[in-house]
Amino acid sequence: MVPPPRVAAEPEPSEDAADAAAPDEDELRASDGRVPGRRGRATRQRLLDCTRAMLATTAYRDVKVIDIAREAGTSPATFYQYFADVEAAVLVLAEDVAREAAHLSAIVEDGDWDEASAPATAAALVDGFLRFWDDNRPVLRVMDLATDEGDDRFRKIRVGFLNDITRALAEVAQAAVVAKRLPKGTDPMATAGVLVSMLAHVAAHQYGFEFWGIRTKHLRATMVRQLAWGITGHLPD
Amino acid sequence: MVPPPRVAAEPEPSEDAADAAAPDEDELRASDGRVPGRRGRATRQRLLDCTRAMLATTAYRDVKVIDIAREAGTSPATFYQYFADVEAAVLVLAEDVAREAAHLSAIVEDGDWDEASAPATAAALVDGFLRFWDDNRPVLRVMDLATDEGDDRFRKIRVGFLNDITRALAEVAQAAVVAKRLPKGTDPMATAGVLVSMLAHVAAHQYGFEFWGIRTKHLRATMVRQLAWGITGHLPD
DNA sequence: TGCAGATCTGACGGTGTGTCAGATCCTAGG
DNA sequence: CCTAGGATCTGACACACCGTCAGATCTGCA
Repeated sequence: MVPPPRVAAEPEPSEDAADAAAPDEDELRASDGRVPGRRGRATRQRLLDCTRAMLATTAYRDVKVIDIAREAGTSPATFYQYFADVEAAVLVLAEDVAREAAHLSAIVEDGDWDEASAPATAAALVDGFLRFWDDNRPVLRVMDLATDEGDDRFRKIRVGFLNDITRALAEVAQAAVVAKRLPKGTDPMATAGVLVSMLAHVAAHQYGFEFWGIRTKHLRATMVRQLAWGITGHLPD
Repeated sequence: MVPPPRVAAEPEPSEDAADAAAPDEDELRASDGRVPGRRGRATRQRLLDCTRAMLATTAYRDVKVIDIAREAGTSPATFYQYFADVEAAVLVLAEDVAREAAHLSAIVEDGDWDEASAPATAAALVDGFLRFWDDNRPVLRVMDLATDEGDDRFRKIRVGFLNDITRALAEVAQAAVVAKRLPKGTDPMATAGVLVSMLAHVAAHQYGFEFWGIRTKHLRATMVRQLAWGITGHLPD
C-alpha cells in the first residue's frame, strides 16, 4: 500500500532537453530506477490510456494487468516496468484528473458572490461539477473507494483538489459571517466542506437520481439554491 | 454481472416448519438449486460474516474467495455452493444493511418539523446518518462503487433504502412549499434527494474532513443547519 | 557499421478461480 | 441402536492471472 521510495539517481540532462514534452514529470522512474526516454514514456502513456479505458468499461475488481497490457499491444512484464500494480497506474490517472480540476476553484475565485451575482456564480460551479464528474467518473469513483479504504496516497490527491475549491468557498462564507448574513458561530471551512460534499456526491450519483424520477433540471436548481444560500446567506429568489 | 435466475423448485415444507429462525429468507437456494437446511444456513452465515470482516480490513480489490473460505474454516468450493462470487456475497450484506436503515426514515416521519423542533429533528437525523455510516462503512462503500459502476442489483438496494428517507423528507419540503416558506418552483423530491446526498457523502467521508482540520462538531452543526433550512425554509438560529 | 544502453518479453513458479465427482456428515425411520 | 439416503463438504483439476527474472530486441549515435 505504501509507494516505493523513489531512488535518487543522477539526472540525464541531455535526454531532458531533447523532449520537454513532459510538463512536470521529470521525476519519472521505471521500476528499475532508470529515467525513461521517449519510447518508454510513450509506452507508459499508452498503458495509462488503456487503464483509463478499461476502468470505463470494467468493474474495478475485474481490471487485470494482463488485459491492460493486451489492449496496449504489449506484455504484462512491460506494465510492471512502469507500475507496481493496477492501483499505481490509477493513482497517476487520479493525479491527472486532480490537475484538471483547477478550473473549478477558478470559478469560485473569479466569480462574484454579491446578492445579484451569487445564483449565477453558484450555477456555474454546479455545472462545472456535473460536467467534471461526467468526464472523469471512472477514475473519480476509484479515487473515492481508495480514499474510503484508507489509502493515503489517494486521500492526499482527493483532499488536495477539493481543498482548493473548499478554501475558495470558505472565504466567501467567511465574508458572509462577517457581514452577519450567516449565524455567528458558523465555521466557514466546515460550511464550505459540507457544500463541496453535496456537490461531489450529487455529481457522482447524478444518474441515480434520474433513476427515481428527479429531472436533472430540478436537481441542478436545488444544488444552486442550497449552495448560494449556504455560502452567502442571501435568500434566493 | 446479471444475477443467476433462481431455479423454480418444489418447496420443502417439513424443513421450513422445523426452523423458522430465518425471517423472510425462505427463498434461499444453494448453487445446485436445493433449499439449505440448518447446517447449510449456518455455513452460509459464517461465510457472510467473514466476508464482512474481510471487507473491513482489506481493499475490495484484494478480497479473495480463498481468504474468506480459509477464515470461515471451510473450502472455496463451499463458498461457491452459496454465492456465485464475492460480489454476490456482498450483495446480501448490502440487503442486510439496507434493512437496518429503516430507523433513519422513522426519524424523519416521527419527528416534528415545525420551526421550534426542526433543528432537533434535523440533528437526530444527522447523528443517525453519521452513526449508520460508521457502523456499516465497508459494505456501504462497495455499494457505492458497484452502483456507480452501473450494477443495477446494487443500485436497486441503494435507491430503495435512500428512497424511504428521501420520500419522507420530500413530504416535509412539500409542506414548506405549500406554506410558501420555500420558493414556488421548488421540487420537493429533488430537494430531499440533494440533502440526502449531502448527508450520505459527508457521513461517508467524515474522517476526510478531520484530516484537513474541520472538527466533527462544526461539521455536524453545518449539516443540521443546511438540512433544516433546506427542507423547511425556516431560518435557523 | 557496431556498440551501449534502453526497452521489451518469454518463460516460470506461485496463487486464486470455478467445477466436478465423490467423500463425509446427519437424521429420520426401522 | 443401526442404516439408508439426502444434505453438506471437499480434494483435485484445468485454467487464468501475478510478478520476476534473464536474456532478446531495438535505437541512437560514435
